[in-house]
Amino acid sequence: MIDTTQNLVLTRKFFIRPVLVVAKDLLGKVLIKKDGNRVLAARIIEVEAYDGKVDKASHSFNGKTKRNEVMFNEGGYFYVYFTYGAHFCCNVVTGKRNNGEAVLIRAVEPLLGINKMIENRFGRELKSEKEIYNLTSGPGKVCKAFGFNKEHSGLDLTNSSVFIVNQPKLKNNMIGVSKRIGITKSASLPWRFFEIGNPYLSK
DNA sequence: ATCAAGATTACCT
DNA sequence: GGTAATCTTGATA
Repeated sequence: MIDTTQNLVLTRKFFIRPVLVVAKDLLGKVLIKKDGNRVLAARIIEVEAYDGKVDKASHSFNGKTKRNEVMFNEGGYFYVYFTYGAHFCCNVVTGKRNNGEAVLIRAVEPLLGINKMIENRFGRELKSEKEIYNLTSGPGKVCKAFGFNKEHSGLDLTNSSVFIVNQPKLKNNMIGVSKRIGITKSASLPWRFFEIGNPYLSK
């Protein structure tokens, strides 16, 4: 069973490392959101790294703005942004202050509070068994299921109701690497990491 | 003040 | 597999 107490919460030290290292290490860890008594929890299974220094696709590449300022915090903060007029995407800031690095959470495997996630996402029951694989299989979907929005941007993941608990590292042969999805700049960088074979991956 | 682009999704064929 | 929907942000004037 997942320990949702603070005992195994990832600390600042975990996040203040290079973004590519943190991105890979986040696979298999469990993202938690506590709303009073309610707990939402899901395993992180797909991420992408964004590095403001060399990566033209990163929001932070052209320097700090009001929108992206959270990305310039030190590692361990939560960066949520709005895009395409409809969706939120959530990121974990990494590295040292002013680096402008973050890891986008692209897909998760639901563990706890699944009924609440279904309600948040669809506002109805599942239509079929396999629709569960469409619940959190994309960055916008993850935020919808968890109820993440602008309000959550800037939260400190080491000291708030949103946090990540430690789990054993995935074996290297379980980690897939590919180009990132849906970007046009710096598109060839192989900075997407995912758990091979997991049915909850984005399509 | 105006404009174009975007780290996506859902729905249609 | 293609595409419309939708609106915030940042850049330019």
